Amino acid sequence: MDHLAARIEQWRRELPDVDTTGMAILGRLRWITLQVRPSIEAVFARHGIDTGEFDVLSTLLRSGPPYRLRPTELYRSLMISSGGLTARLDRLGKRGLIQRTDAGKDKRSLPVELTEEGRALAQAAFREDMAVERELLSGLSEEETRDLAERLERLALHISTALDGQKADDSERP
Amino acid sequence: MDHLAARIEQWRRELPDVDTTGMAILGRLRWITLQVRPSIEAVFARHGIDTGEFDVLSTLLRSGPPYRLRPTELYRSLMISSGGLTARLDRLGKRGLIQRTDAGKDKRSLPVELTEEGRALAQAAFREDMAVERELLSGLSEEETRDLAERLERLALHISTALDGQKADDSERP
DNA sequence: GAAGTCTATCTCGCCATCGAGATATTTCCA
DNA sequence: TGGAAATATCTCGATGGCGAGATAGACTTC
Repeated sequence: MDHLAARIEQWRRELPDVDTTGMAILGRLRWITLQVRPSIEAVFARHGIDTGEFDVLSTLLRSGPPYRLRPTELYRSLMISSGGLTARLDRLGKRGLIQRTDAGKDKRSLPVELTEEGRALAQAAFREDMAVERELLSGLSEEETRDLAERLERLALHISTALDGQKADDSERP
Repeated sequence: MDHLAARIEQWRRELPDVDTTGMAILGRLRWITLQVRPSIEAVFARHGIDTGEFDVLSTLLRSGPPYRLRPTELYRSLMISSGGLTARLDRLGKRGLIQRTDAGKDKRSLPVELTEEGRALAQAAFREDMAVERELLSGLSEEETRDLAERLERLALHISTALDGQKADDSERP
């Protein structure tokens, strides 16, 4: 019995009529995410950055050459506020991991680009992160892993659809 | 193809030799958790509290009568710092949702107890939260739901074990 | 039974993020 | 063309959480 099963049982005793399917699925996702976080943060800390900063670097890295994106693309992709992104960029700039390049015709925008040092750090940190996560998942068989990933993908798609529906509802509500 | 599948594909292009199983599983858990958060926060906001404050109330509520716990039990269960808990308790106390009761022989400890108003609010918010989460999961069949919950429980147990192993390793390193 | 150690909780300074507003630039039309 | 509206980004005040240190009380051992 895992942590959430115990919690669900407590709720069954306190409020027996409530359907706790949400905890059984989404609650477990939250809980596992929280549990795993410190191990992953430790990887980035060894490289002198935090998870949020790594997210910026890794988004730039996986965008491929020339490893350059506009701030708007970054904060939307990272699901943070524009103000939050500005602060992250300042920190990463001071450390020499990114640079701002005035590269476009649209002068409202000042794209962000990985420096060579930033690219190397992001690559190394990503490899270590993936190794740590792989290790946390050891114990699952190849088949279990594939199967779980597939089910989670379906769940992600369901959720996306459900949330799109909600947004549509909201915007119809004047 | 979900959001993470696209991301994994980007990584395959940029660093083809890295095993991205971690993203396929844990990355998806993180992503779904993030996506779903605003809908749930909205529930609590309607009751004038935030998610962190609800976590305190709900932990007290599901502990059952007399809905009383010591601060240490709370911050451990909530996985936050003791300082962070003190702040939450101050806020909840000012709103009259909890009260501190000097109830034990151990005078270092000042237990926290739900007020009647706090209990009612926590119950209502929990019911709404579960309804919202259930709605987000609509579209999954009964069988899919049961099956996914079961697989996630196994994953949670795996992760617990793996993390316990890590902690043991750390403490052996002098 | 008193010194030393452990435990429970709070205080306080620090930091990351949010989000509303400010600024600069571009686009859309009349 | 001359604004009006939209867009991209930054600034700045407020907030929540962290975590080291402080404090008070409880336990242990000789």
